[in-house]
Amino acid sequence: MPSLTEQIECWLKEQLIRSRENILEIKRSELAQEFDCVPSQVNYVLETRFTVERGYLVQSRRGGRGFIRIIKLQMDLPEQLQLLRDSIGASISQGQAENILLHLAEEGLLNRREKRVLQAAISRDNLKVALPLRDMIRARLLKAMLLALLGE
Amino acid sequence: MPSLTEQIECWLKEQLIRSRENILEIKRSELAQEFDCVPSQVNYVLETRFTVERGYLVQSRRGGRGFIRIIKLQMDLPEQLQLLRDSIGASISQGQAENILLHLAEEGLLNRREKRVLQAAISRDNLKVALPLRDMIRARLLKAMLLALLGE
DNA sequence: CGGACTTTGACCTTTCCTGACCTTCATATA
DNA sequence: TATATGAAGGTCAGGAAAGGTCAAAGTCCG
Repeated sequence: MPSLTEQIECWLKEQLIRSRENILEIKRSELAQEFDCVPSQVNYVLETRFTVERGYLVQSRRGGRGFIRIIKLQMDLPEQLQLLRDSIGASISQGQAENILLHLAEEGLLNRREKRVLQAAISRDNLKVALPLRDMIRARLLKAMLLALLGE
Repeated sequence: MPSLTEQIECWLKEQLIRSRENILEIKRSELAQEFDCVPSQVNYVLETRFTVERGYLVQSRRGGRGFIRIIKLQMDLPEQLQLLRDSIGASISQGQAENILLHLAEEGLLNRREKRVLQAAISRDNLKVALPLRDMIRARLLKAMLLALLGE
């Protein structure tokens, strides 16, 4: 018997596929009711199964007419992305990061404008945070930005 | 179904576009009647959706012949950049930053890819730093990225 | 047994919408 | 002219309806 988390994960992916779209909008409380669990269980599923790393974007709004939106990123370059994720890891230096950008630019996956933006975001002068932390923030940002870019 | 706020927001923007001008004048009470809501709802929409960050100016007059005037700001790049630098300051919330991105995207200064990248870089989920610092890092990154993008 | 993963629930924050009450202004009128 | 009046718009607090957070408790598996 699959765990609750897996059931919800499956159901959401099913909906995503069935709707033939890459966007799914749900109500947290309704979904929770459907699976007879607490609403925060939905957050757990989203946090562990629908991460940027796995190719999903999650947006939400609170309050009246609130919602949760799950967006499946189209990854036409899965192996490249996998490679990127691996080479970035949990922490990365500015030099390493710049090498990656260079490489991607050479491959034509990044235009000049885009490269400049990424470059700005990973620069130590702009991050201005002390060192163990800085490389970790840079890694997270770089991964998220590249996924946003390359995942359709 | 969109929220009342969204409906009113849409209607106003529609009018702005349709009139082919950058100025729209309305009567608060009439608009409220049209949408069957209290007049202060209109203020709510104006305060949250037609801010300077999003590129709008709102003027009004009370009393007899009172009115509300919505002006869509049209500025050239250097002006925009100056305004951006000022409004970002040394620290900025995710919401404010998103308003700016929305504004720039609407102006056509940011395409969808670019907007997604910037969005990723300012997201609290990706920054993952505690709060006073997070807003400061976001401000620095946003300024640097916009400069890289628009400053040429 | 111990660590990793799940599940739960109490409490928090954000967003939207309303209504009571306040301020301002053009104009009619004394 | 001075003032009264009614017709605007403005403010603010409160309530309801979402979703978010976090830590404790439970489960599973090596």
